[in-house]
Amino acid sequence: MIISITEENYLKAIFSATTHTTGRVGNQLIAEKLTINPASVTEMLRKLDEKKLISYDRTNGAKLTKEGLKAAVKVIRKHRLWETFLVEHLNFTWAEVHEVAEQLEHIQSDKLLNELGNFLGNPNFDPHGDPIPDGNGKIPILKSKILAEVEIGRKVKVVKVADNTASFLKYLDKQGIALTDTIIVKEVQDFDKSLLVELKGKIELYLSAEAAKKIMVE
Amino acid sequence: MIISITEENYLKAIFSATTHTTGRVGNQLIAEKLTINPASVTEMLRKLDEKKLISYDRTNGAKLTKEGLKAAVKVIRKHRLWETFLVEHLNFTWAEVHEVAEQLEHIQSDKLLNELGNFLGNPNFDPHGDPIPDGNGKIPILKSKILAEVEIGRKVKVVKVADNTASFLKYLDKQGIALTDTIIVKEVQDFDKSLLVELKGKIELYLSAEAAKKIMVE
DNA sequence: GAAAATATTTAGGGAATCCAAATTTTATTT
DNA sequence: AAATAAAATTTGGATTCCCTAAATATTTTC
Repeated sequence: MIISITEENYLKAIFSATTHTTGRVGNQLIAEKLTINPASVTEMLRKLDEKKLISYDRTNGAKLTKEGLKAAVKVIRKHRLWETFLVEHLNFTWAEVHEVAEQLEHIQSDKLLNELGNFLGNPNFDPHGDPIPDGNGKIPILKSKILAEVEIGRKVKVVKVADNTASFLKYLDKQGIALTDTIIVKEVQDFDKSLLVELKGKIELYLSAEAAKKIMVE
Repeated sequence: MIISITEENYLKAIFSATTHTTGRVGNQLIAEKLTINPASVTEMLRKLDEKKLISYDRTNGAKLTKEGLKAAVKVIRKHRLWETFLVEHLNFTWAEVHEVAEQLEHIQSDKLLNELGNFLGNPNFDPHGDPIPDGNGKIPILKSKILAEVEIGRKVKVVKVADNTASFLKYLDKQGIALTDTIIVKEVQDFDKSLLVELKGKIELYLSAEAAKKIMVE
């Protein structure tokens, strides 16, 4: 079956909207994720339903079918493999990869996908710590929690960022925080919940509560 | 300026049509290259003219402007770099790369283009022996002639194929002919102009006149 | 230079997406 | 349950390409 780029983007949006909140998504949320007008969503959802990529029900919203899930996961695999490629081999920073990967994820070639995976050693996580589905659609699980919930004195490792926007990632770069770095929470400020942390066993720095919610550790 | 994928394909078609025959191309030929209806071409040529990517004149046809040429050459650079990448790093054969490169050539990212070039060592020729324009749009020149015109007894080297279709390339694979192989023409059959050649100093084989016109040597 | 052949343009449509505004449906409050 | 708020849908356009068929131009041939 042919799935257009636009359709792939809808599937991705539905996937990411339903991945945490088990259940269904409404038009509104999909429109937001794709930054398009809710009016445009109805037509497409109906079409995806006809193609059996989602099941759609006006009252409860949309949900991926088995086949739709498979297609969505494949696009995500492509996206994350390309991000890995860009960072590991083409000197991109983690703040630069998203835009380009959004384009590369739509290239259609099973051989390309396969070979790219092999070339990279079929990694399990991308440069942001997001899990990369394998060729069968199985998604590695990373048990992690947000830095904001770590007890004082506990030594943890940064394994993922929960916000892939360039502005947040550049902020982390500026603070010198990267995946695999170790962090120990030294203090929590009562009034604003900001943290004083020790980074990589040497530097001490303050992180806002917002930042601490977007840094995932293990 | 934003140039759509369709527009890029038109520019490429015009480039390849005018590259040998200095001058202008008509709608007919462009339509053929893009396998679309000639009637569809008019509108687009007018649009490209408005965007100053071509100069268009109903009687004489289309010709790339300086800016249009630059855009076309950039797409070709991307196409050929990707082909090189696929063959050198992802185990693609020269018969398999074209289709995928047709997609990859439209990815928009100057950094990607640059870094890909560096990653590959900024090669001058792609897996088919076609010249890869450099970052400034300069196209390496390869002096070569068709095998059919080589004198008997002369030792030459295969440097390019003049037909990138999978069927021809697979035929060459079957015959064991690849770029950089040495060839000596032993005999020319009078009645059909087919050649008896010595390949890589060992094998002797017959090549049809058609094949000999599509193998470029130096 | 007129007829024939070839190339281009026009006219009328269609498919895929998108939007804004109006309307309808559903959910929430009182 | 009626009123209000929120969400989804419909309507009427727009855009970008592409198509077919018919009308025009242009070029070639006799």
